[in-house]
Amino acid sequence: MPLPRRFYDRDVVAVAQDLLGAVIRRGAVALRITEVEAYRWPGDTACHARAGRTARNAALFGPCGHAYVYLCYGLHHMLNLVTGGDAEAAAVLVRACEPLEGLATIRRRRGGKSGPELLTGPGKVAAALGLDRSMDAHPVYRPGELVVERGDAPASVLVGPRVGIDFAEPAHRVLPWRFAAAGTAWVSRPIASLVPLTSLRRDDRP
DNA sequence: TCTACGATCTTT
DNA sequence: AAGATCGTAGAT
Repeated sequence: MPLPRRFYDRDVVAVAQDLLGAVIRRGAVALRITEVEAYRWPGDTACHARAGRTARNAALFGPCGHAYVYLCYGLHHMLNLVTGGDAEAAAVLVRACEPLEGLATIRRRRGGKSGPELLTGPGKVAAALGLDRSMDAHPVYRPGELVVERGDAPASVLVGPRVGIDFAEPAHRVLPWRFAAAGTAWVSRPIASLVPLTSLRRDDRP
C-alpha cells in the first residue's frame, strides 16, 4: 500500500523519522529506507530553497508527496520526498537503503560490479533506482513509476547532525535532523556522530 | 558569457 | 587527500 498523500502533509522532521522502514519501488527494484535527512526553508540555510524558487528546485516548492530529484557535484542524483504545505519548502533526503528486490538490476546499474550492494549514500540510492531529473516532481503516493509504500518502522532510531552541509550557518549545521535505523549496516558514513534517539533528553528530541 | 561551487563517491 | 564532472546561480 502506498503511503497516502496526507502522510507527507506534516512537519518534515516528523515525516523523515516516519519514513524509516518504508519501501521505495521502481520497476523491479524495491528498497527499504534506512537513513534520511530533513531539510526545510525558511529557517534552514542548508536547504536548497534558501535562495528562492528556481527551475532546479521548483519541486521543493510544489505539493507534498512528490519527488525532488537533482544532480549533485555534476555526477550523482539525489532523491528527496517533498513534505509540508505551501508555506514552506521542505523535503526528506533519502541517504541509505537496504535492497529488497531487483538485485540484478541494481548490480547492472552500478556498472556490473559484484559484491554486497551497499546502498549507503544518497548517490547510490538514486543510482540503484535509475533516477535522474526526468523523475523530478513525480508523485509517489499512488501507483506509478515511482512509489513509496508503507513498511515496518525500525525498533530503534539513531539521530545526529546532517552530512555535507559545511556551507550552512553554524546553528543549522548542528540541527539533529539526520535519522537512521539502528542495528543495520545500511547507514552512510560518517556514522560516529549518530546516537540513539532515546539517549537525548526528551526536550532535546527533534 | 564567465566563474565558482556543491545535501558525493571513488581512488590514491 | 584529491579528482571526477556539470548544471546552476550570481556576477560581468
